[in-house]
Amino acid sequence: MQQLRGNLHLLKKLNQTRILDFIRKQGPVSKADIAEGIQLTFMAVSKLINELNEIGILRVQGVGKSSGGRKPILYDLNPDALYVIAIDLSSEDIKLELVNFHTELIAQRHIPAPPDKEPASYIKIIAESVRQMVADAKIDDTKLIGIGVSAPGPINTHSGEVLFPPNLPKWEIVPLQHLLQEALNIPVKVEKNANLSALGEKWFGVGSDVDNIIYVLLGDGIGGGIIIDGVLYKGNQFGAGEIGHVTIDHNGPRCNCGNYGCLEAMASSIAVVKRIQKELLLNGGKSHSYPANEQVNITAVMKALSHQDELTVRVIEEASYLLGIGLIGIINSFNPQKVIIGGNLPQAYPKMVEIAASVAKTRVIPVFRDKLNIVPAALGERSAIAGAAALILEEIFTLHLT
Amino acid sequence: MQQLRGNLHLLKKLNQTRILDFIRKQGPVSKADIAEGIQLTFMAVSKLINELNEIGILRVQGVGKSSGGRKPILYDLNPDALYVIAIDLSSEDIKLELVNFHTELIAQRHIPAPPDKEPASYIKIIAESVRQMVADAKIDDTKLIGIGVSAPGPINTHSGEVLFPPNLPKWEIVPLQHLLQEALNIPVKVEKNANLSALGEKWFGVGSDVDNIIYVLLGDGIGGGIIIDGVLYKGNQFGAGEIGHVTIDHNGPRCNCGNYGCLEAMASSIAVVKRIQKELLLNGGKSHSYPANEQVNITAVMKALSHQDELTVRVIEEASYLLGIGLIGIINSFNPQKVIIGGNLPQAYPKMVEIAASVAKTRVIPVFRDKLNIVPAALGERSAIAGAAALILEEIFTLHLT
DNA sequence: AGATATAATTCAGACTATAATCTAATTTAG
DNA sequence: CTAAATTAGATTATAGTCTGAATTATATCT
Repeated sequence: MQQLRGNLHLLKKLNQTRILDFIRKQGPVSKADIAEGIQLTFMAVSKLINELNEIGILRVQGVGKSSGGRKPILYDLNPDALYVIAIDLSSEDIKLELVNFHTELIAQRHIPAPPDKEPASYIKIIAESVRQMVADAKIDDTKLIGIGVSAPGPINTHSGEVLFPPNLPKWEIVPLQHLLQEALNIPVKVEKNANLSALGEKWFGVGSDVDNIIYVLLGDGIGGGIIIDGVLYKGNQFGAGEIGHVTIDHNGPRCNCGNYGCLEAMASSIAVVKRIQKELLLNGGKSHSYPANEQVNITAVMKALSHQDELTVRVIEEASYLLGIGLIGIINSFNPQKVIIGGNLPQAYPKMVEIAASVAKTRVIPVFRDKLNIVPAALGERSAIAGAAALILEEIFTLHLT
Repeated sequence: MQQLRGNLHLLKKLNQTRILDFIRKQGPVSKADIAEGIQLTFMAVSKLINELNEIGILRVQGVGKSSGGRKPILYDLNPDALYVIAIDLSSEDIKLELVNFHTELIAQRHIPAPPDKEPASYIKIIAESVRQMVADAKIDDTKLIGIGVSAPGPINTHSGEVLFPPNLPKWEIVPLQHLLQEALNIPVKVEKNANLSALGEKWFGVGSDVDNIIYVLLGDGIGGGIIIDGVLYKGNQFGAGEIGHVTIDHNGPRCNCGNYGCLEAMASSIAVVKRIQKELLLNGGKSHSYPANEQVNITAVMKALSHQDELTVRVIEEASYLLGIGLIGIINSFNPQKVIIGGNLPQAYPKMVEIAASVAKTRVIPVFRDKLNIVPAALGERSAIAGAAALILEEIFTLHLT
């Protein structure tokens, strides 16, 4: 392949991606619509469309209504033109999805994580499952353009290495991209789950109408993904988005990261669990929702929450308040169009987002108040895997000049 | 003029700007150097260079050393090709600079702000001074390509309006860009001072070697400018960078913004002054450095600081600590390559940056620690006006595809 | 002095977007 | 029902940009 230069190839590629992205967003459209929509001459569009149609990337999707002239021929992405595999792996399980060019789900698998949690075992299981899934779906495997992988961070996106993920102690430096690429012979891209959740919501969820997004992933820890001008912002060492580690009380409790009073140490689901444990101890361990002989963990908390256990609700609402406090600084610094909040806790208890939003709304810089938009994630647990698919599809629909 | 489209003009413009930017950064270079440097064919470069040379944008700057072949002809930006005016206006004064294409200072003026502080008076004074300055410098005024203006925020960069700046109560909605453009008939761009300080340090100061920068302006308030991938990030409502309003103590003192425990309420120079006032009262107002009959203001504090007054030093060092705390969250969220700290207080007391840096360094996520880079601003009070010049020069040296 | 290396020029060619003109199909006015 | 107007699309010629090979110019190295 040639190197990326400021040449005619680039120009063509630019216009191609602009056309494809326009079609993706607008559905079946005519050449004239496209020319109008992306400000290119009709002829340039016509030529490119004909080419894309001949290759099979596009297909004719009937004719549209005339508004006083020849009926327009409508073009659409050919769903069978390309396929993408998305993978979401965690310490507990592995999720796989096969997605077509229309971003429709063709097949999916859920597999428990290998008991030994060794990287090699993960790779083996993934490779097998992918091969099976592709075979079962009877896909022409030359049409598989890539695999997007969501993994627990930190990740060096450039080298495709996962670096000492806290939840997978046996993983040290794992060249995940390289290993999967070798095993399956398909291009692989790896990105951390919080970032891909953000990307997923941008492509398929509540972020589709905006370009500057902060995604907050409130799980065991609190992570985040930042999208600026429609593009993931990764930061200097691929570490951007660690919004769990903003200080909201510099005299607060110690956090795993070494700092004191981090948002994560006070409002993550682990912090909530700890808090409940502590209060139970103070109360002498008496509670209907938390039998003395059972462990207090996130599952138990979720269960108690479903019964609206008073203690649980109170602790979570306190966490919601603190989340709101943490968001203030982030909103004032970034001035995003939308803040999207996902993760197990807010999903189980939607009021969490409401509370955080109302706290943030009363305390954020007045000018930002009116247009402040704090919303729950739309895709739930699928955000990350949807983002993994988007990570690959992005290559076709957007051109990054760098 | 034609509309901007993904066409050949765009391609040419792209390569032109890449070439000019390369020359700006690398100094006198040969065509071969450029071709190598920006990954374009020698021929494409040769043609563009010849063109730019003929128009007078470039000039031949002698010949270089041969490394075993024909001596290269070295090209350089022609300093006399273009001129830019930069303006920095505040409630106290107006600074003007005339800068050539080499970003060398040709002329400058300092004028006190008009006593009535009315927008119209500002415009009148500025217009007159600019005309004078240009006339005195004997510049061909067709070569003046634009005026960059640094003003107190908030500013709608798009419309060029300054919106209710706190320090200029008589200014409500002032269409500064429009007014100056009318008065002087030269393209004008307006941007808030913190953002331009960031841009100034990126172009001419300590930020020149990096692309992801947080600039902290610690003055009466605490503002900031964010540069991502070399480009100013403005946020949704042009409000990004209000890093003075991150919460570092959610039970802290009330801030002007309505929130509690903002960094600005605890570490800005106003906060420092207030704190000193308070402590003096508690001590019965006795102090060598703060005579009872004089007002305690920032000037007095600076003076006391120069005598290393104990109370003053202590309060400022506390503020430095809090600044460090505030930076933690920002660094963990953005993972910038460099944090640049400017403003009157850190400039007067460089140890402030050291203290903040060391606090942040011990508390930031361990992975970020090694490459953490917190440095004082290099341009001092000139950051903003330098940025104002860069704001205009940017149009020539970078191409924004949007 | 001759071989080799580097820089720049010349000229022909490939590719992309544009512009003007034409064909086809359909609606709308009368 | 017919003709004019409208819209979509095709054809052809053209201009502009980058590319590539061959050539010229100039230095260094042996």
